[in-house]
Amino acid sequence: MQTEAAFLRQPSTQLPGGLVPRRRPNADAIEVLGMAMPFARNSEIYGENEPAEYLYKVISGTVRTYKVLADGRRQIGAFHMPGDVFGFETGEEHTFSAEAITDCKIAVIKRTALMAVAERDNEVARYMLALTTRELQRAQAHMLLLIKSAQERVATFLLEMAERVSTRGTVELAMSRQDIADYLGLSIETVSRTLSRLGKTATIEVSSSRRIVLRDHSALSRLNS
Amino acid sequence: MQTEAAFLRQPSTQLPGGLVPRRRPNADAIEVLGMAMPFARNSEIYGENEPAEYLYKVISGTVRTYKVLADGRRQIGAFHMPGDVFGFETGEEHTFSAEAITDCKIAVIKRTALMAVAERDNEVARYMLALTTRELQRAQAHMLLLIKSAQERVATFLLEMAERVSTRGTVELAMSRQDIADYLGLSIETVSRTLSRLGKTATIEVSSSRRIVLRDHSALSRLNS
DNA sequence: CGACCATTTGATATGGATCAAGCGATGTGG
DNA sequence: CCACATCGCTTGATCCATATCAAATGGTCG
Repeated sequence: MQTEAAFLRQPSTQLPGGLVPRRRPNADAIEVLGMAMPFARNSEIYGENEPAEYLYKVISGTVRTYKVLADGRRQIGAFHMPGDVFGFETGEEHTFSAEAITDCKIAVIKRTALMAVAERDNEVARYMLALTTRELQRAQAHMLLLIKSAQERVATFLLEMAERVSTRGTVELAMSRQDIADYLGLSIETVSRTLSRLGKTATIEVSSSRRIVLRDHSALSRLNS
Repeated sequence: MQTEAAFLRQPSTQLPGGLVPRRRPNADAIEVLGMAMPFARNSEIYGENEPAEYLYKVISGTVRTYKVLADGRRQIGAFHMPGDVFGFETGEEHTFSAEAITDCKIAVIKRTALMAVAERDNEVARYMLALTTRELQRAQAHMLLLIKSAQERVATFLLEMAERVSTRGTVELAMSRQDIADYLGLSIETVSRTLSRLGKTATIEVSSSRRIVLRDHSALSRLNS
């Protein structure tokens, strides 16, 4: 049971409200349960409506979780990057599907095993709560995104990515324009045009389609609603 | 400490994944901590950025949680009705504001007190997790809502309300058209026109502006994306 | 009754979708 | 190693759903 707990070691970012569990003395020495499984680019990690047997932690690569509506529209709910835990967005069954955007290494743990630990180990239970709370906040922020204008959505997206993957203001995008469009609830053309326009106003520089330099961070922040 | 736990008695709906705590033998006999406080129509329950000191459970009435963007647009994140627990959508500070739509009675509990209980009582911790998970699912469903067409959004809204407050297909709406518009990310005029159109096609009947009869449930379901 | 507020309905404007074509990078087979 | 096919992206032209502006209607409460 200590092994499962180790899956949760080293949260990728600081959590609010003192919800980060105190590190137990020997936690760092414990092995992660479940190997880091490799997933190839574009392969499915899990599908909507599959039983939510496992939880996942990104070791390397980028993952998209998404849902396809009846008429084929796809909404991407989140991009997950190294350190992020995902797959616990639900009760019994996954309500979203997950795919590897790039080649990935993903640590996998049995949900039931973890819940069993949580039943005994309060620290684990509280950590699960913290993760879920953070995911809830992310979803709520995403909700707000979807009522903004195209420019605002793109600006918000760029700032979000900058926080997560930027090196001195340069953002390397793992995902295609189509992925971005489906994340932002826009068409691919609108995403492209908006990036071009931001380029023309020197707010950003589109070095290549996947490499974007944020030139005027504060202008983006102002656009961020 | 048993008193705080009682705040969580009787979840309003069934939870997935066996996450509902087993009822402890004497739980039903325990008093709810924190009086059922009255809130007048349109009064604030808490404000965005206030410290999230309390959790809330609706005893009677309807509550909206919302966020106002810089330019004044308002997005309503959720409507809360009797039995719903809200206010735990966040870490340290509320990210949304909450207001009473109608006169309300709301049970209030200190968050820190509850977290303290959760630290000892695993059942409570797991129940908190279940509540948060459900809220996450609600937020994700709301995300999907916001990429749909106006007709689909209104249909989804009506079906959602029907599940929560309908008496034999008749829905009594506690909220104004403006509230509905801000919940659905539409203008008030579009909401009104869409309801009128659904009325003309005999899918619903708008008895009065706040009373709507669902005539063709399956047509609505088909519109529900 | 009259004032006020919520709602509906109508006319027009517009942001982003859609349809369509061109372009550049990457990879493949001859 | 080059010609060509493919794929992802950009750019242009047009269309349409919904927003916005405006006015009429209806319902509620003093």
